[in-house]
Amino acid sequence: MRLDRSFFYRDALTVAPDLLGKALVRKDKERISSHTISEVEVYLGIEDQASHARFGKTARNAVMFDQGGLVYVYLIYGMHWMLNFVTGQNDQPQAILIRGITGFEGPGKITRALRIDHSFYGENLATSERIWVENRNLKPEITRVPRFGIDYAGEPWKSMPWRYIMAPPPRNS
DNA sequence: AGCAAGATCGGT
DNA sequence: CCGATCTTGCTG
Repeated sequence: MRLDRSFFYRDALTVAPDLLGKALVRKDKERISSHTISEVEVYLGIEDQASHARFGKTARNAVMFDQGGLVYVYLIYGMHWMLNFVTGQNDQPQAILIRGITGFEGPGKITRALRIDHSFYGENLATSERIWVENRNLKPEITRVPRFGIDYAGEPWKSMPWRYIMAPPPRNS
């Protein structure tokens, strides 16, 4: 069943591992697709020098300062839409980048495959008719590693283990 | 007003 | 390794 908004009210570092194994559901003209979330990355607060919130509240990142449960999308390199979920409380800018779902490894590939663009900015995951997250009762093994492609942030931010990866499925032997 | 850089991807 | 492609936030 669909996750309600309170799931996203919690701190991003709590929500991120909890998102792994859940299903990202997209409904597009009566066609529904569902993919397991396999990799996410946390952007936490105004101090995080890797986060868009580091410049304070701007037109682009405003939704990050809202309560959890909303979608934050933005365009990178002029061509790829990045899908994020806002978490935490009001005026506590946090976002979780969806980096991988089963079948599509990479944030740009996800939005291209699911046809997600700027029109999803601010979409409410608890009430939307076209995107939401469902519980799948999986308890995946989780690995934490540093975030990818944010060397510009410097220490300690570029070393924080805020990238959460679902461990590869157990092998039969 | 102008500019450099970017939470990326795909092809050489 | 490099180019695509354009928004953003900073500088002047």
